[in-house]
Amino acid sequence: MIETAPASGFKDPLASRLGYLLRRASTVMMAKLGSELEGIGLRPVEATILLLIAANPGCTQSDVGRVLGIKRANMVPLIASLGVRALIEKSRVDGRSHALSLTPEGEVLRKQAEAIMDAHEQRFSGLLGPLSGEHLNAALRAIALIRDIEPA
Amino acid sequence: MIETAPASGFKDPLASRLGYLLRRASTVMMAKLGSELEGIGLRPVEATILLLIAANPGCTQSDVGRVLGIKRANMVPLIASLGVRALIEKSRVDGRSHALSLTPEGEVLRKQAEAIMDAHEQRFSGLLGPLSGEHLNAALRAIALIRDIEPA
DNA sequence: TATTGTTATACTCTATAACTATA
DNA sequence: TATAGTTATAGAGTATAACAATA
Repeated sequence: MIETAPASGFKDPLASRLGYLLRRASTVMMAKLGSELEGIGLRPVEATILLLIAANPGCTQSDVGRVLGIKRANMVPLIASLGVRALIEKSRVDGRSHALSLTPEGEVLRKQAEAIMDAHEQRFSGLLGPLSGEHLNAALRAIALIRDIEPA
Repeated sequence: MIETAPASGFKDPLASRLGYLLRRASTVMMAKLGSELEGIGLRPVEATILLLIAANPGCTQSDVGRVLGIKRANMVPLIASLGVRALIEKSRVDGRSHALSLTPEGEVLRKQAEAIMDAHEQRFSGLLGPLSGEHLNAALRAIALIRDIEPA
């Protein structure tokens, strides 16, 4: 992502900013997870969808989108692709909505994805030492759950 | 970003994952910063470039790109736009590179951007309480600085 | 040979608007 | 009137390849 190291002595006034560090750290972890999931032919978003459907069998694609922060319109090609690959099944429950569930093949891939994601988490958590774990999770959750914060 | 709250009782097996929380938290902070910087006509990436040039007068656009993780090719329209708005100046030092610096107008806007970013940081740090500050920064920096981590 | 700046281009992610069919 | 799914489309952000000028 970065072509070469910056010239030494270069000042980075962003290096101490929470928002900037969150963005950079998230990019590093996502890029690494993406390359690890390539081996089983899934992108991170597809793996998270499989995990979510497994945890909530019978949910709709709108449910999934709401939890992951993905718009209904953008869920369509994601669900279609997982369906074409026979990893998920849709069954009509309503004239307008489908109940989603994993196929046996989807369950196999979900297990593999979960193992890769567990190892991925553990590797990064290990690098953080005592700072990781519930303290860090709680701090990030506090930010991630913010819907609105009063203006400056 | 999220249309409505997810159905209560919905399980989110991602909610405890560090990588997922980093991504969501970063999105929330970036979206908020973006809306706050709109008032002075800057995007977050443009504000960070102004801060970086101010801290390193005479640097090149390739230097800026290396520090921020932006490819040379993608720096071109960013620098061009800041130049057209007379916020930065280029002076040839080399047949092939330009030394960048802020114009007086650019310095005015940089000060405004920095004030907005300071308030933004403070507001989010305040929500995190004792978890924020150097401990959290160090943890995130440890992740953000990873270039390569041994494969699983 | 390597680097700076540049153009052109493509791919992903995200966003809105509008439509249908259902409830 | 509101919701689920869909289509089309537009805008960011990011990626590569290739080139000219220069070191």
